[in-house]
Amino acid sequence: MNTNDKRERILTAAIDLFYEVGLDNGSIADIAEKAQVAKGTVYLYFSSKEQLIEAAFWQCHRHDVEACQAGLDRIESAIGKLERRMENVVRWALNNPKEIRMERMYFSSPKFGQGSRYQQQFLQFEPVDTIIRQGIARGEIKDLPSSLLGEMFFGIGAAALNYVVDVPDALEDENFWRACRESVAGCLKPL
Amino acid sequence: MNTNDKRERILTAAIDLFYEVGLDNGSIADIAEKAQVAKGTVYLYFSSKEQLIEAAFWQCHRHDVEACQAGLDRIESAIGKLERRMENVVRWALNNPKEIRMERMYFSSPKFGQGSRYQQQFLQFEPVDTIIRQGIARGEIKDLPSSLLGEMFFGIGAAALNYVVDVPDALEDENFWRACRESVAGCLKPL
DNA sequence: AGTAAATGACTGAACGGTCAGTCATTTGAG
DNA sequence: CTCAAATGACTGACCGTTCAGTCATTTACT
Repeated sequence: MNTNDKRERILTAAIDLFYEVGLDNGSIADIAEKAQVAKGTVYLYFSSKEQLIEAAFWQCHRHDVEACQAGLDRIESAIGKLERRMENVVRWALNNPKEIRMERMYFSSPKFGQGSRYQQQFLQFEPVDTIIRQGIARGEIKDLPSSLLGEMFFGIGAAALNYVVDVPDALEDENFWRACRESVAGCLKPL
Repeated sequence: MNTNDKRERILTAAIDLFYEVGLDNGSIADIAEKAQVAKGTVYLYFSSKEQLIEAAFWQCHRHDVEACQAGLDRIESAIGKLERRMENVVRWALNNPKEIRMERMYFSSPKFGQGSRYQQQFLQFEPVDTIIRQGIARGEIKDLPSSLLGEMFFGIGAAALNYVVDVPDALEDENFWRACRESVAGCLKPL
């Protein structure tokens, strides 16, 4: 059992617990117990509860964004890339509800800066922004601020995700995927 | 100062405080102070902190949905109604950031049942569902589950809202509104 | 190889502080 | 005066954080 193993276990336990009771109700004692570690050990790896929450968020966000990138570079068109990215996020989220909830809770809480979403260092924005800008340059995507189109794209993704949580069978339903693709295209393609 | 006045002030103070510190970090003592009321008084109107949080959420949600309905009945087409509803929510949200945050925090927290979003008694779903079903019946909207299309519609709304928080000037920008309308149409209209 | 010394990861009891909820008392309207 | 509404001091539970002590492992010396 090396050092990284414990850090990992604490993070996992935290994400588990936060999923069940929310960001602020999970106590360090409970997290330590879940991680099979002493309370004090938590403070060897994280300087405060606040920092542990942050670390848990960033771990989830990193995993999420990583999973979303799968296979994108093998696709040529911008719209195609975005359609694929959407499929990635939906499939990943359904298998990782705890991490998604962690992201959403942190996102909507005042812990996260009031400032500009798009300009904040979220990992998700940059890659999508690049794809959209390329699409605009090639005339594949309408010429509007890429931050606006990016938000629309993420909005549709979140919506699709909300839907499959209720209707998991949608993953096998070609109509669902068609609706996703048509929505992305409908928002982004020039008229 | 009648009874309802105090209840109202407590709710408002709670929403204020939760905006600043999150759902679980606002203490009853702070809420009471903000409302210029004694701590004990809070418990005359709400049986527990949990119940106060719930009441605050529902108040915000009711206000939100009410504001979104403005002017809808004077519009004929389903798409037109939805475009107008989107404009309503964006304008309202920008003027009521505290209530929007309250909704989002409650929404993403485990306090809210894990169950089906769409089937839960959110007030927002039913009216939009009705509009979408009518649109489908008239051939104005593509024939897919209205719950899926409803999610897409709400997703675009949330996205537009996220954007205007960063770029409030967008409210005066015809391009922004055009993008909103085109996105709604792009998601919902039959090909 | 054998062993004593040094290390530092880990533990969990203890502390100071906070907070939800209670209830005996006060206030004030009729 | 009467009594319902309002108050705020109080309580007991809980929680984040600290830190003195433990012990398995590594180092270094003979």
